[in-house]
Amino acid sequence: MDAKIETDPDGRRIALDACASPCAIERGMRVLGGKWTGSILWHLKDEPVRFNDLSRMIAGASKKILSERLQSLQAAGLVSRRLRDTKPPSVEYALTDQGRTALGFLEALKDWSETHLPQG
Amino acid sequence: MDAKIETDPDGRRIALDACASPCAIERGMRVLGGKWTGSILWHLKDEPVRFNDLSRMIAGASKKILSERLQSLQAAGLVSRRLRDTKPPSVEYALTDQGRTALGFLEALKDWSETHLPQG
DNA sequence: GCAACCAGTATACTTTTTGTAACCACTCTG
DNA sequence: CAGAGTGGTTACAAAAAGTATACTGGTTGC
Repeated sequence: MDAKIETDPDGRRIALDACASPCAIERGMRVLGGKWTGSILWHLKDEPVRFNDLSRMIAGASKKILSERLQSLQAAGLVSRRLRDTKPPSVEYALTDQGRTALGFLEALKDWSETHLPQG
Repeated sequence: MDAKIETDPDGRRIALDACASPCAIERGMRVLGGKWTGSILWHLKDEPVRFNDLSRMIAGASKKILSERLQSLQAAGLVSRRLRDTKPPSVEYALTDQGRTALGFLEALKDWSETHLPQG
């Protein structure tokens, strides 16, 4: 993580602790940084939401994307899926406790965007 | 941002405040969420770093990506570029005050990844 | 019967992003 | 002179992400 550049005995510059494999920030980005991923988690923050409702809320994302993202979020343990025995069977997606831990980070991102990015 | 689903007089479900255009979280992700973007900012947090040193630190990213990211980060006002009159002319990249404001968010991401993501 | 809604999946296609490799012009060192 | 360092750019290939459309199979309502 804290890579440093030093000069070796031959005068060549080399990197210590280089980030060859993705470090924490990269790994986090690959879980939370996909297009729409943050929005999905954010829309689940208050209560469980059904698939098509989510699709309506995040109008810019297609069902395919939504489906893909929800699957990888489930795989990461951030979101849970529950089939409900309603008249037309419905599916509810909700944040797990794990998923809830990411909200702080999302809030930080949201605040930052709103204060430091144009066109809020 | 806080989209809600309601049922209209005809029994159809509609979304209020839908996220058609990218909301704050999406917009933030598009600035900070690119592959390697977070790592670049993170490696600049302590002191200015030269282009090739950065390339050595973030061994997984090619010069092309580095160059692209640094340009868009400059365009966003998060990073500054300074040509130094050294024996072999060198270029230093540094965080601007603007860029420094993103560090809190990156730290949140880093902490989250380290505690909630396997293979730290 | 016809249509709409549910939660997706399938297919096909286009666009964007990412990565690889070589190269530029220049300076310094051995 | 050859090789390595400086900070990139260019051309190209590969992979990921996205879009659009249609379809399943069951239920409900007109």
